Amino acid sequence: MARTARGRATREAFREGARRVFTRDGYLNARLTDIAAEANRSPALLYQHYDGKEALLAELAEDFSEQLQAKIAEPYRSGLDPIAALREAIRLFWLHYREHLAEIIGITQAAMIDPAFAARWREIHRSATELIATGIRSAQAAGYCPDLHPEIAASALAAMIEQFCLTWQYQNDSPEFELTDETAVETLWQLWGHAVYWTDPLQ
Amino acid sequence: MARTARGRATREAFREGARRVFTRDGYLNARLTDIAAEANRSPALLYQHYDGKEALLAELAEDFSEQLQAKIAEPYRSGLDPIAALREAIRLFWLHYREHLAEIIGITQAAMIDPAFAARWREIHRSATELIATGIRSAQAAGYCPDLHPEIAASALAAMIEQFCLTWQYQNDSPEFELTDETAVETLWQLWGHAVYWTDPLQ
Amino acid sequence: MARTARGRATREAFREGARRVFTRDGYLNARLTDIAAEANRSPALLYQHYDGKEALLAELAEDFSEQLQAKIAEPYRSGLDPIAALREAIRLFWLHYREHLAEIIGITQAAMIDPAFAARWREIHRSATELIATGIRSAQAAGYCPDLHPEIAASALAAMIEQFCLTWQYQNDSPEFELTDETAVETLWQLWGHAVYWTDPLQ
Amino acid sequence: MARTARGRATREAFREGARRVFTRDGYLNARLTDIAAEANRSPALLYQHYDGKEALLAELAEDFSEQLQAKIAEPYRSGLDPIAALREAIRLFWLHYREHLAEIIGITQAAMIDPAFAARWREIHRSATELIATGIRSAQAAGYCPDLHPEIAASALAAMIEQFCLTWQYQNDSPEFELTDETAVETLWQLWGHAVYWTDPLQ
DNA sequence: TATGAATGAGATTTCATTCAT
DNA sequence: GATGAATGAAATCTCATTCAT
Repeated sequence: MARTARGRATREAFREGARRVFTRDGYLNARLTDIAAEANRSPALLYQHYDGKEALLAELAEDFSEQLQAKIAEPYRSGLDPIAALREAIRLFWLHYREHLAEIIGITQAAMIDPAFAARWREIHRSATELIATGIRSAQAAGYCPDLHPEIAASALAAMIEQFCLTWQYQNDSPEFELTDETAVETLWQLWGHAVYWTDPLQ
Repeated sequence: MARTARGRATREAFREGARRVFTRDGYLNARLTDIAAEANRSPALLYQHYDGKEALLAELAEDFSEQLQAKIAEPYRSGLDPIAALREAIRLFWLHYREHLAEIIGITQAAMIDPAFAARWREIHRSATELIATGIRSAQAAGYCPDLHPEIAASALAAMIEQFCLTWQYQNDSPEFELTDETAVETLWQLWGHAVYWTDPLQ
Repeated sequence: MARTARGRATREAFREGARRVFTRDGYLNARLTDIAAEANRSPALLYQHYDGKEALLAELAEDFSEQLQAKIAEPYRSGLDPIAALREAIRLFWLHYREHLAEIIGITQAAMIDPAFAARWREIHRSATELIATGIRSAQAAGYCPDLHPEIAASALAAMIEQFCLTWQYQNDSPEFELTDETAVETLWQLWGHAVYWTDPLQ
Repeated sequence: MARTARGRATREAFREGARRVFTRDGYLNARLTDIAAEANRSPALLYQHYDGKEALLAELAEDFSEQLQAKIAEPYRSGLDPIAALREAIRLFWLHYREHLAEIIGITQAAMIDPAFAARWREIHRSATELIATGIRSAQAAGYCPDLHPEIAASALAAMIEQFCLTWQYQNDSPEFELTDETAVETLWQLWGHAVYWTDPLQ
């Protein structure tokens, strides 16, 4: 499959078709035939490249999370101080989400009805959360946020950033004010940074 | 329908059946006949009480959010200081979510495929977020978290608590450590509290 | 059944309810529950008086055709000359149809889906047609319309009057001109009279 | 769909299947699966060609009335005198009805339950009636049938011929005498002709 | 590689009809 | 005599998926 140039073009057409349809209608409302139509190919052909809608999404999802992980890790490797690196990571996350809404919608929705997909996704999620937990542990080593459970706090922060990005970037049809990239990133950064970099627990 | 005791019992049986099925299979995977079977009633009878699966969920959802709003508002009215009230509100939220997983799952999933439902839900959501924004404005009046945009920050905090509760309470089938109520609430509270009650912005 | 005054009132309520619903929605679109609702009675009760929607219609239909036959026969018995009697019969037919639209709609529609009902109706119809055929035979005895097959011609004239009345009295929602009783009867009479009272066949 | 020979054959199979089922069971009693079975195809496939039973009938009905109009108009264009043309038109009408019983049954029955279909049908009907009215006006110009309202008389004559054809050609399961084409046409012609070509009104 | 045609498996929904009180 | 509650049986319709070319 996809040995020839034409084959590769078709494969790419299906990926792009799927991304357009997922963004427009959501993954669950997307019919295989819609995707094929959007790709200007026949539904039957899709089965010669993928096992179905779900397999196509799985491929998109893998690429998506690989790229995301790579992007997020970068700032921490480049010698920035932790707080500056956090801001940059948040910025990259926000931008990556906007560019890959289709994948996020697909992943979120597929996980809701398909336990196997949900399991795979949780696994990916866990490793992403682990990154955040590591950051918290570093902060704790420097005396910040004592007693915070790193994994649990990490999952809360992950929940915040993911859901915030989704809320503001998807089907946010009646926004009374326009949310700029700058404000979004700044807000998340201030919340996250202060949520972690403190020394005296609330009583 | 539901003018006699028997009718009311049936209505309640459908509600409970739906809640069980939603929790077990999810809303989208739930078939009307599953709900009826779970309620020990015939599918046809369900239509004499509700317009369908969606209408049944809508009723559950309205009750759910009404009750939640009432619970959350309580601590702030009872004279606690804001930080203590916040902790109590988080605790009530966490517990309400656990008791009403079915509704949350249903709402989340229905909003994914049904724009009308999503719209209604966003509206409820907005009013909940407004409560949080009010809390942030009070904090700002006391000199905390200057420059934070109240509505936007509120939506991030709402995202955090909702998604965190959902993650840990639904289909969290392989938890390497048990998360106690105490730890969950404490973690959310410390994060949220410090995210808001600070005076010097990160630079 | 219907021994008491209350029982008789209920029976009458069902008849009137059915007539209203048949006129409004047609017999085929009428649900038993609509009829019951219109009669302010429960559907279950209808079964204690009739075997169902069809049996109720059958009763209405019998009354309807009995009355019609009686009315139509009258002018011929009262010593009018045949042509004047024809006019009067047409007039009575036209008026009876208007007063009993419900029955006509019901009969027409029921005959379309129920062979047993259709058979019964054809029988009634045949005896009505026989009346017309008798009129034609009398005309032939007086030298008119030689060679016309009485039964066949009668069925054509019956078709004309019935269908004409139905067309103009039922769901005739966009009439560019108002059709008065006078014009309707006059038109049918002139057509029918000349169709029968002639001596030279067309060549 | 229907871009290949196979597709076109299937489409035709559905049309023929529908016509057989409509004639046998009537339109209202016809289930979609009956039509599919009669066409040796699956019900699902029917939906790839038509929106449903109703749409299939609509297509048949359009073809039916187009062809009928063309046939009826022909005699009047070919230079026959009006009375001879009338006879030929009646003959063609009678034969067309026999060949297309399925369509007539379908149209009649669909119009009974579906207001939209009924409206469309009334429109076609009106234009057919208009043809007859034109004939009446010509006759009046030649001094015949003064004072007859052309449209109203036309609708009566249309009612006669349609209902007569339907009565004798559909479900006429117990005819004591066989009705030949010749007799049917002759009877209608004599009635219609004399109904119009007279000079002295009945008094 | 590509496609038009075809199908099977279900889920929803509607109603007449019966049951229990 | 009367009713609210309950059900069974069917028909429609939608899709993912496969077949034949």
